[in-house]
Amino acid sequence: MGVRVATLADVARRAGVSTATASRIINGSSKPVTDELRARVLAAVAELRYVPNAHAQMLARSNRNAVGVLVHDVSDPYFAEITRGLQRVATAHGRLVIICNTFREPARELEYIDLLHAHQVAAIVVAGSGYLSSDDETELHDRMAAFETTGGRIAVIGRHSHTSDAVLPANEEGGFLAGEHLFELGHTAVGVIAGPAALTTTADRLAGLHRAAAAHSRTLTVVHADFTRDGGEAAAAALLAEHPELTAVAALNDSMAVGALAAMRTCGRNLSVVGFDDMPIARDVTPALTSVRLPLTRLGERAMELALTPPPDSTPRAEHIPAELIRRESTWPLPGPR
Amino acid sequence: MGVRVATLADVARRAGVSTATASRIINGSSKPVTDELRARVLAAVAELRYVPNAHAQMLARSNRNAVGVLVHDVSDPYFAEITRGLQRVATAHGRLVIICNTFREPARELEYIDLLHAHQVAAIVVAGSGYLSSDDETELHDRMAAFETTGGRIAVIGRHSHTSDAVLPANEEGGFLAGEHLFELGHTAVGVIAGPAALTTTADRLAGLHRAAAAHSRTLTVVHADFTRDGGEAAAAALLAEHPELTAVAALNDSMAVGALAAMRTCGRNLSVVGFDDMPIARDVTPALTSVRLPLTRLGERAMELALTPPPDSTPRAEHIPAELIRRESTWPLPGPR
DNA sequence: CGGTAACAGGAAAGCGCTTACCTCAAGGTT
DNA sequence: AACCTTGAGGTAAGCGCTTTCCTGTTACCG
Repeated sequence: MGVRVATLADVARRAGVSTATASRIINGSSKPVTDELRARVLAAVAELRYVPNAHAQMLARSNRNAVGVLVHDVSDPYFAEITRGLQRVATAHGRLVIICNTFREPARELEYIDLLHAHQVAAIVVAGSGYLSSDDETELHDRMAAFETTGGRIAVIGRHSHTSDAVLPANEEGGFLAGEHLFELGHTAVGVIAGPAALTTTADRLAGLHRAAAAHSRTLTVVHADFTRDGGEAAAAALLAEHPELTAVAALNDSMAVGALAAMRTCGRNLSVVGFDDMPIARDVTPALTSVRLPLTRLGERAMELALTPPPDSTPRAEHIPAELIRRESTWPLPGPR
Repeated sequence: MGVRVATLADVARRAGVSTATASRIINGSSKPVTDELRARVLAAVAELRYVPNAHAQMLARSNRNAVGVLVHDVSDPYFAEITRGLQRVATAHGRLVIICNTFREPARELEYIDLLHAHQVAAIVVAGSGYLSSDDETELHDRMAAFETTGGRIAVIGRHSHTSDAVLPANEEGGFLAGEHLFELGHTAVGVIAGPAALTTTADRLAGLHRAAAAHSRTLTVVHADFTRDGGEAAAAALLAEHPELTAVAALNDSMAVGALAAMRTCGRNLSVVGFDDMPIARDVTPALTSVRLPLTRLGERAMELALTPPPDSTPRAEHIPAELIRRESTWPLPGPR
């Protein structure tokens, strides 16, 4: 374990130059240097397999090169899409991306903000909806404010903020679109498989659905699940069992919609289903899922762009990303399926 | 931009103590300190919103706390699963995970190895199959060796290595399983939708398939795609058009299998399909996909465990993860579908 | 031919933190 | 009473790198 790592000083010694010269050559500084020395230094670097210590560089230069990303769970396809967008533009800007999984635990979120802060990242992108509990939110805002005080930039996806730039998917409008679609098809008894009640995404999408229902003088039968496929299946099974009158259900994300499809197959019922997010899987299930599309990759890209671009003035920017209904085969007019 | 960040010295000054004391209190060192001072320092920390500079800490302590992960693409469900496993155990060990997307470009892989090396990560996990071009591989081994020389640990997933610990999914056996399954069902004309020819995963799975074919004195019609759903669909369409005699196809991953299903639907044909990896989507498509399961999350977990555990001796460990055939509805005996 | 501008390279001062070592007092020992 | 612990805190030496300022050469000028 007591391995000596080659340092700049080693390289310099070996090449018979000062560390200053070695550093300049290695970093391709503008200072002119003879080819002779350059060659010697480069040779020493190769021989010693020298790799500069990034921490020491950060410290000496005190510039920030990485960006941090907070997501609920990268392996969740929803966040995977967003992350893809984030990565794309971060890499294009030559930034290293540090991804932190919060697993929907506010405490972990706070912890990671500090950790990224400590690592002097240039910016933090917070993806995933906020929490309705204002305790957690204010604590979070506090931490984010502290980070911004040090010159760090923050962009949030899907939660409002009056201090940081935000990219806001049209969750409410999307919910409305989904509801409107079902009611226009003539459905009157509509069930909803919602996400965790504490998340703003759930609240927003639900609000849109309720607005559509109100416009048609209907009410909704809402049941809460956890945004996972299996959770959706269980919730759908319960919903179908207790409410035989339902003819359509809206799931607040595609994973749960897929679960609902499975539940329907199991109990031999056939309701219209509308999903949310239009994830890749939507077109590959049977029936192909009608879904409210949110351009997730774009969401990620825009957020990272905002995070990496200093704001024109000090007022935070907010960018709305519209939702769009993608009609497929899982929804049909009321009188008789198919 | 010229923001002054609070430093330890600021905290110390404000609390009227030396930086040594402040440091000890903040890090909960074992040195005893009066409650009086402790309170003053903690108060100063809170007031100044002090967050220690992680780079300076790394430098001073010269201990490594992060681990790096190289994957082709986190948003690919295959790697998302693996990454989930990696994250789980890394987090359990209190390690920060830095994820790097190589997008299947060997050059980027090299670059990232150096970058992680520079960041003094404790370990690097390389996920994703290797390349058959030995140029890239030797260069890569070089870089990895350099990293290991400095005391860093490396674990690779899915590629052989005689220098580092490796976790090896049973790709060849899996291919054999898939082939055996189809031939036992009586299929004689079997097509294969393979991945990029340059990847060892492709080569290994294909080898297993060929072994099964040979055992039954059959040959395979192989076409190469890119492991994506759309690539699989296109490849399948071409394959079906050119080879009307085929009655079954093996896709070297589930994404392409799903694409193949779509292609079949489009051109109204109905062959048996076997996929690979048993990703979550497999059970939700119609017909539910028969697939060779590789416990991806486990793969990730074991790799991270190896990476975080110093090897008992200096000989690299290799761990095999068995494959298992999951029979569903997409494969049936030859005489007549369904 | 003295003077100076341009060049090549080195010395050393940090960057923010940790920690080995030292100091000073107060209490305990014979 | 002289001596030694022990406790509580400070001093300062780095960790590996960048960069400002300096120094010693050489080349060019009038």
